[in-house]
Amino acid sequence: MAEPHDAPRDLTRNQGLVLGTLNRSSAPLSAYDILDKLREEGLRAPLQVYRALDKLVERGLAHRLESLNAFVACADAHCHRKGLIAFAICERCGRVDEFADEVIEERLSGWAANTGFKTERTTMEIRGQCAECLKAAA
Amino acid sequence: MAEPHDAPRDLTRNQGLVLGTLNRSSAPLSAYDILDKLREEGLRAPLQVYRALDKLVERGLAHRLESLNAFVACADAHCHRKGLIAFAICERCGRVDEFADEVIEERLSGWAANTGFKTERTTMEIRGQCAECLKAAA
DNA sequence: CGTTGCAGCGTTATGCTATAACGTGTAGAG
DNA sequence: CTCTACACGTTATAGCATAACGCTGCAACG
Repeated sequence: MAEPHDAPRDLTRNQGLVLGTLNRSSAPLSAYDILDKLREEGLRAPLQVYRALDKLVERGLAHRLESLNAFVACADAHCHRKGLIAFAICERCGRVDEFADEVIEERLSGWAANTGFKTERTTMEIRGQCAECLKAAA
Repeated sequence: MAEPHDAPRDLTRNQGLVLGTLNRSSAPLSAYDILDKLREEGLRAPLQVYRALDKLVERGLAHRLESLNAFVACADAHCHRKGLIAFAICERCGRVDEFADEVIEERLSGWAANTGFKTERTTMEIRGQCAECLKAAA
């Protein structure tokens, strides 16, 4: 059975294990969740996971969800997503939708230009309930 | 010396102390930072601070910055700010600017309407460097 | 070849952030 | 008065993240 999408070939063993775990999960995972799933593979310490996550996030293969202190694999198979990414997080099923919006990006960079702020990183996270969970709850 | 802005009169002692501490700070504070500043006032346990913060955030008198695990007082003196708030956080001096943008709000609610997502809470945080720090570094 | 530099690895220890679970005190509603 | 709701105080614990150490393997270079 194939992964949701192929991983780059130049990942280290730990990075590959961590990314694989994220890809197999339908919900965000904390570093400790990941560690627990990888004990069989020989991982023992949080740092092993955090180091791998740092690299994956740096390369855009995974994202950190600040409001959850958790991580997801990037939804874009080839990870060419540029610019601002917004996340919609369902608090019921844990599902995360990733989307980009150029208008929002323009507004933010406009604000930054006006105030002389130099943006380095932006996080945008919407919490709520996804359509499916709303239907199921009805 | 007056507070940056008057606090509502119906806060409990702990809530007032915590809000006062946030108001006096020019940068976000973690719950433990606040606790340390309030030991003289008799506070001893994190929970005392967290409980006060919960209420303050609930009432919009303070905000939680997810990407810092820290808190700031609301910048709006009378806290009537509605809707989405974006935060621009300077990583150099710690200063936080609060702003609202209706266009962004419309785009997000548009996305939510299209996908059937029911938004409950949105966090938007921009990290970078403020104009003053950029000037100082030049 | 040797060695130098870098990146990742593994381990232990520690620090920071947040909440569970318990009981107490007090003010307002009925 | 008594019931309810809410805040409080305390102890203990859970959950998230990094510091600091030393080692290994590999590629670049003289």
